[in-house]
Formats: sequence, structure tokens, C-alpha cells
Amino acid sequence: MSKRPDKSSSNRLSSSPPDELNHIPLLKILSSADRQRVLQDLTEQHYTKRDVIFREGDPTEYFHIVKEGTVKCVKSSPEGKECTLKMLMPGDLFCCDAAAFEGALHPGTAQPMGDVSILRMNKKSYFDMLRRNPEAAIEVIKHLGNRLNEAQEKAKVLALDRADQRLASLLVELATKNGAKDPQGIKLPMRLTRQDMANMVGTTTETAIRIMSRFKRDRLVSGTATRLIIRDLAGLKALASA
Amino acid sequence: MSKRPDKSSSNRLSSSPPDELNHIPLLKILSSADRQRVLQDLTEQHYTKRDVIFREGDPTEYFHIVKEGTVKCVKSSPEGKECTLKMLMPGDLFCCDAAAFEGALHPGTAQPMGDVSILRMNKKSYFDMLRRNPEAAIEVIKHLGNRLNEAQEKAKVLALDRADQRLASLLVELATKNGAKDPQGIKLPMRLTRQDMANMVGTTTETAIRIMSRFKRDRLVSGTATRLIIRDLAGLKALASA
DNA sequence: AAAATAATATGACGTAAATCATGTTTTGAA
DNA sequence: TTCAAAACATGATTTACGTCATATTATTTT
Repeated sequence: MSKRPDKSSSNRLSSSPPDELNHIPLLKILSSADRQRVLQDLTEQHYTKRDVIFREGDPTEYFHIVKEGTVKCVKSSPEGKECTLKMLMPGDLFCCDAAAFEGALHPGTAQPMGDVSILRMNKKSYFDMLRRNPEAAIEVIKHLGNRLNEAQEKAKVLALDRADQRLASLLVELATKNGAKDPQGIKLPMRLTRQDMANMVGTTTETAIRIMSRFKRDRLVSGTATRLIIRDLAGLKALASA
Repeated sequence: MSKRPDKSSSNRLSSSPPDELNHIPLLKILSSADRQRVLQDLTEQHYTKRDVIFREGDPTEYFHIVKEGTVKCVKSSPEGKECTLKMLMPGDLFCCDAAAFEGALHPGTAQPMGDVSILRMNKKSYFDMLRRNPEAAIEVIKHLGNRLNEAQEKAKVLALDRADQRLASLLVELATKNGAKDPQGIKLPMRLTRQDMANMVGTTTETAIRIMSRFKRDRLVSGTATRLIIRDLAGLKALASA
């Protein structure tokens, strides 16, 4: 069982230095007046990897922005199998739409991969912001469009590719979007076990381990969960579309 | 090779009877003044099943609304395998976001399943409409949110379920959302071959045929492509989550 | 530092589904 | 109506991957 979030660590933002939030595209585009207003409505929440932010089936109450850390979006089947649909990174929005429907339930669970900070806003404030500010609405449309493309690309890969290709695609995507340069290659910014990878590409932990062992032997990657390095991005790309 | 759309059948809409378009949620929410303005910018296009509306990799030029008929969204792999991501029905929007990015390319192909009518608008007019009309932007956000949920549910099913469960899920979804009552059960409104189904659930035509034969034997469905009837929706639902 | 827990590794075996092959039925075009 | 092309059907064989089992090595936690 996982603990509820530590609400004692939440706080209003109106006093925060505004430039701290400048890396969040949605906030950047607001006029400085409206931005003040929006900051009034946002609160900051802190979670650890043992918390859940919300669970599949919970009623939707807030619009969320990832401020710091990594959050995974998970769905599970009745038999307890899990599937990780998306890793959210700083600046990413979530529940930017489900909240639209009164009485809607969360279609999946949001779980921190480590320590994370989340900004959130209640439904009413969120929709008020969108109504006041068409540019913000367009920003949300862009974000949702990107998410939809990603989700459809993921479905395609799941439908057409072998497990090793799917895993290679995953590593390429993570390295490209979130990787940091490293003397040995590209380092992934979050702790990522073989089990996590398996859940992201629709296979079993054992299969993910076998494939990663092969990738390691072929000098495509090195390291394990805590420090995973992509050594040959081009090689992985080739494998992904072979 | 497929023909280009028959442009001779396109026409302005400003003279059309407005109530003909009342079944399209996005247009319904506009003020009658703004609605006139929007109708000026929309044109109607007609396509047949031998056309493509646009192809994967084409530059994005227009925002689209399905007025009549069914459109499938397809992606294909380098080796020629195809995967159908979504069936668009009347009222559905498409390319409501990709157009946002200058120079963006279509991530998939849009192909009619038969005769279809499409309303379209160029990028500039579309974004002007959104900027003038926050309610329209919110409507697009809702639509994209639904599409994202569907795409993620699809990815989950592809990741976790067997081929027969995926096919059962597909039939349940199509019957529920688009089916029409029929003396024998629920009739699906579009021509749908075993190959189409295979492409939608990430399997081969042979496997889809075998599974459908079993469904037929078990009185879950009857008929073929031209007239497909769902006879036991509850049975299919049970199978989908078994 | 020790103990407990989680992650990685590898083998043996079973099975769902792909592939290849060939035939029949249905649909649509000439 | 006839003919050609799709669509549907079914068997035989192969294969990628899941499942179960059992170690070994890393990480946390106490």
C-alpha cells in the first residue's frame, strides 16, 4: 500500500520568484498580469516514489504540471498486469482535459519515479484561465496534440514490432528527449529497472533482461537501473527499424 | 496508386442550410455571428475509397472535420506492414493540432472507408477561430483529450491482451460507439473486412479470420465485411476482459 | 556492517500466434 | 452473366516470447 501525499509540504506560489517557473511553456506565454493571477491559483505538491499522485478510477479534481522529477502514467489490467504509457518530465501537463467532464474518472494512475514537485490548480481555475487566455488554450492544444502523436506512435510500435525493436525504440526515445551527455555516451536521467522497461514496451521482465543483456554484449548500452548509459544510439536506431 | 481527391466536388458553405451542420459539436457551440464567419472559411470536399485525404509525411495544410462517412487513420512500417489507429466518424475532428507547427508533417495517412464528405479550413483561419473563440478551443481540448484516452487505452490493450481479446475489445467499441440496432443484434455501419480488423488489433489477416470463425461458431457475431452483426455484446465484453 | 529486499541473470519448457501454402466462396467490375 | 479479384477458410510448420524455476549480484534499510 502506498501513502497519501504529504500535504504539509504544499504551499502557495504567489511569493515564489517568477523566473523559477520560466522553464514551463504554459506559464511563459501568459501576460505578466494574468500570470500573477494564475500563480495565485497554483499550489505546489511534493511526492516521493512511495506515493501515488492519483489512482486509476479516482475522480478528476485538478489540472497538473510537472515542475521537477519524473512521473509515470500507468494502467493495469484486472489480473494485475501493468503497462506504463508515458513518462512525464518537467514542463509536462497532465489531466489537462479529463477534468473537463464533470464526474470523469482518471483513466490511469500517476506515480512518481522518485522525488517530484507538482504544480496543480482546481478545475474551475483551470478553465477560467483557458477562457481568459486563448493563447494558453492553444498551448494546451499543442501539448495534447504531441501527446496524441506519441501515444499513436507507441500503439503502432506495439502493433507491428518485435520486443527487441520496441525496447530499442524506447531507449532511443528516452535518450533523445531526456538524455544527458556523458563521457561514455548518453545517460538517462531517471532510475529505470528492466521491469520498468518491460512495462513500457509490453513484455515481461525476463524478456527485457534477456534483450538488455544482448544489447550490453553488443555494446549498445551499459549499466543497470541506477546508471543506464546509451553507448550506440545509431545502432539502436538501426535495430528499432529493422 | 490512388487518385487525388476530386476537387471539382468541393464548394463554399456559406449558402448551405445551417442546421445541416448542427450535428457537429464544434460548430454548434459557436455564436451565430461567429458561426457565419467560420462557415465562410470552411469548404467541403468529397472523396471515395480509392482516394487518400492525405498521406503520412505530407506537410500539414488544413484542419479537418468529418461530415459524412468513415475515415481511417493508418500508419505503416518501412517493410509495408500497416496499422490502423482510429476510425473517424461524423463530427470527429482531425489534424486539429499538427497544423500548429509550421513545417510539421502528417504522422499518418487518412483514408476514406467509402464515400465521405470532409469539411476543411486552412491553418490560419483555424487558429484565428480558436483565438477569437475560447469555447471552440476548449471543445478542441476535449476532443483531443478523448482521442488521447482512446489511444492510450489502445496501447494498453495491445501491450497486455491476447489477439482474441483485442479483437473482442474492438468489436465492443465499434458496436457501442457506432453500431445501429438490427433485428439480429447490432449492425456495424461500415464495411469491415477481416484484414481491416487485423490491422486495427495488430495481428495478421489469417489470425483475424480464425478468431472471427470461432466467434461465429460461438454465436458472438455473424456476417462478413459488408454486413457484420454483433449478436452477443455481453459475451464479447466478457471475453475482452478474461 | 549486516540483513533484507530488489534487481539482474540464465536455463528448460510450453504456447500463442506468425508464416507459408492451397482451396473455396463472395463481391464487384466488364 | 461472366470473369477477375478480393475476401474467407483451414491445415502444417516454425518461432518469438511467456512461464516457471533457481541462482547471483546490487541496493536499500535497519
